[in-house]
Amino acid sequence: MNTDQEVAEQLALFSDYLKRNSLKMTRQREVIVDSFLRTNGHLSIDELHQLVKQKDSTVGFTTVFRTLKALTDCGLARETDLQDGRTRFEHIYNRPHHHHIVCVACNRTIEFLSPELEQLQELIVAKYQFESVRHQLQIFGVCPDCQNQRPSPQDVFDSDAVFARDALKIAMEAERSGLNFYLAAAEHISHPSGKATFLRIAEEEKKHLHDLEYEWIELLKKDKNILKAPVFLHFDYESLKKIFPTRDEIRKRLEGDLDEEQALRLAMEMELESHRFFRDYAEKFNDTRGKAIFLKFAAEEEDHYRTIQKEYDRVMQRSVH
Amino acid sequence: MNTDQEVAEQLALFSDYLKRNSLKMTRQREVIVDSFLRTNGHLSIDELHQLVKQKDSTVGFTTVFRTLKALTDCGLARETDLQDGRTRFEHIYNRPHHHHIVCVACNRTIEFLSPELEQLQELIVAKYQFESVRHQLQIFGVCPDCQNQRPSPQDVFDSDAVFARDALKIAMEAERSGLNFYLAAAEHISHPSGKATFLRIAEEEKKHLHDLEYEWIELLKKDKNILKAPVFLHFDYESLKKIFPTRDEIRKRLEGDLDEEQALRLAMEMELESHRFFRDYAEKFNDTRGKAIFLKFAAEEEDHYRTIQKEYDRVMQRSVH
DNA sequence: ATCTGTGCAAAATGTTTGCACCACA
DNA sequence: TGTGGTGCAAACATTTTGCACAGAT
Repeated sequence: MNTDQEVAEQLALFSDYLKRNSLKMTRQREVIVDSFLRTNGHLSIDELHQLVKQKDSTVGFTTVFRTLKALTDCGLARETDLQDGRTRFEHIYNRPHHHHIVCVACNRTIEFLSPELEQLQELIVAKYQFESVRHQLQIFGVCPDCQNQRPSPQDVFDSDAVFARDALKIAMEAERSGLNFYLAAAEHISHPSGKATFLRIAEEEKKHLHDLEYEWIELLKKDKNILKAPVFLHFDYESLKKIFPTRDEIRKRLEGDLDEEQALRLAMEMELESHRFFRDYAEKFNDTRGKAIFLKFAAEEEDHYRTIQKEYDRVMQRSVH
Repeated sequence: MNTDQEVAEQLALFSDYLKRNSLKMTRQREVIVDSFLRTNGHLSIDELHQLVKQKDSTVGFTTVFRTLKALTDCGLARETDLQDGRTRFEHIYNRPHHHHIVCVACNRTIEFLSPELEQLQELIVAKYQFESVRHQLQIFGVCPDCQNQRPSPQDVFDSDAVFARDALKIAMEAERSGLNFYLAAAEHISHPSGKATFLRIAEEEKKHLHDLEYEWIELLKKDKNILKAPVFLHFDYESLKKIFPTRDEIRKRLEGDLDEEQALRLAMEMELESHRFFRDYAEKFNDTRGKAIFLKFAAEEEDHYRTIQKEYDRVMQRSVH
């Protein structure tokens, strides 16, 4: 659900759009846009009209139709095809691109995003030298509830909030992997100054993890049900293992009791790779809370990189003298 | 394009369907079905009606509509949504499942299949425990010709024939990799009996390759334009490298001048993996010429396996005595 | 002879437009 | 005060159905 603030923001954008095209803000448009922005899901013209009529019974179908076209035109809505014979509209402002899984029995709809799938799809289009404009994937099936003949209430979730939830989860997992690395590395290094450096960075990682956990709590406070929402962002957690060495790998790589210099170099490499990964990952998303989380995380990793680099330079200086 | 034989086959299926449901074959249905089966592409009701009227001007729109429903019902056609405001129908009998890339400028449509993408999609559905019924991916973009402002004639290809073309290409490539292996392996083995065995299998691979090349020529004879059709089946040629060792790998693995026993074991392993790969690969496809090609290829690999196994057993017997 | 098929016309559905009056800037 | 907005009704586009007559088995 959009917060009041988000509604206001989008309403302002709509006003701008009207002004730019010398159109007018009217009582009807206001109530229509407000109703649209405050309702999640995939509304048809008629459904939105019904909603609007509850607030102002004089508003006509045509006006709702024309307002939805305007909203689509100014980038606040998107037409979507769920194969039920009518055009449906969904929010797109600061909401992640996604696809749909639709239950053919109860019409429950699940939204999801899979960067892997997007990438594969982009590769295919590139092979044909098409300039991709848009694409949509719809999967029709029977949901678990309908398979078991026990229909359950169909919650509708805000995909941006769910995206943020999934992004936080991923960032926390990455943070934990990093923390794990520094603690293990500190243990395996006998050189006292090196050990201290790694423990200090581990402390920082811990702080970042706490920050993320705070955000997590805040997210849950805003919407207690968000944990019930199905996964939105399909992330390959295995890819974290490629960036952050596992405990076993750390043990192996530090077996020879690396000196401080080597350990720092390893850490730098890791932070840089992690920074790049999450920055590139974020690149692909619309402006969403999820994207912001990844970018912030990437920035922190870059920060770590600099910290370690400074330490590395210091160590190198020392060894020269 | 369907051949006369394929049209007859599908017409027979339609007749069966009619009988099963105590419906009648009529002059109109015959001409409608015939027109549909002999036209490629994505026809709307109206387009097919126009086509039919050329042969029999008395046939009405409603009959075309109802006949298309019947064709869909008996599995010879599929409704498809290309977002142009009308339902379009395409052939599905013995045609591979596929998705569409549509040019928003000239409406040119490219059909493609990517097993990787299908697999990814299946994984996602499985996570939500949905029972998948069907899915469709549409990519809208601007085709290369429209990007360059020079619209060119839009050939419509038979996706089954193009699938067969791509399948043959893949099978030939795999065959070449196998041949390559046996020749290289024979070179690296000094034991005369082992060398002979490998050369003999290489000869067999060559023969299979010739068979495939013959099929290739036949395919081209049937439709000389087929090479102009865009890629339909997106195959990851890299995966062949995982099955068949590259020249470098062969060199490395045979560096120590393997004895006959070890080389035979390596070959058996390879043939078995290749057999499994292509059998599983074929599993995923509808009954199409492409599927048949992969299955035949897989069967040949299994044959090789047995041949080599026999040789292996012989060698082992010999060494026991 | 019977029962389904056909074509027409009409209905249904969902979207879009023309137009006379209304009201925002 | 005038330009754009609104609601109604009507037009449109496409799909679907009712029905009386035609035709297949």
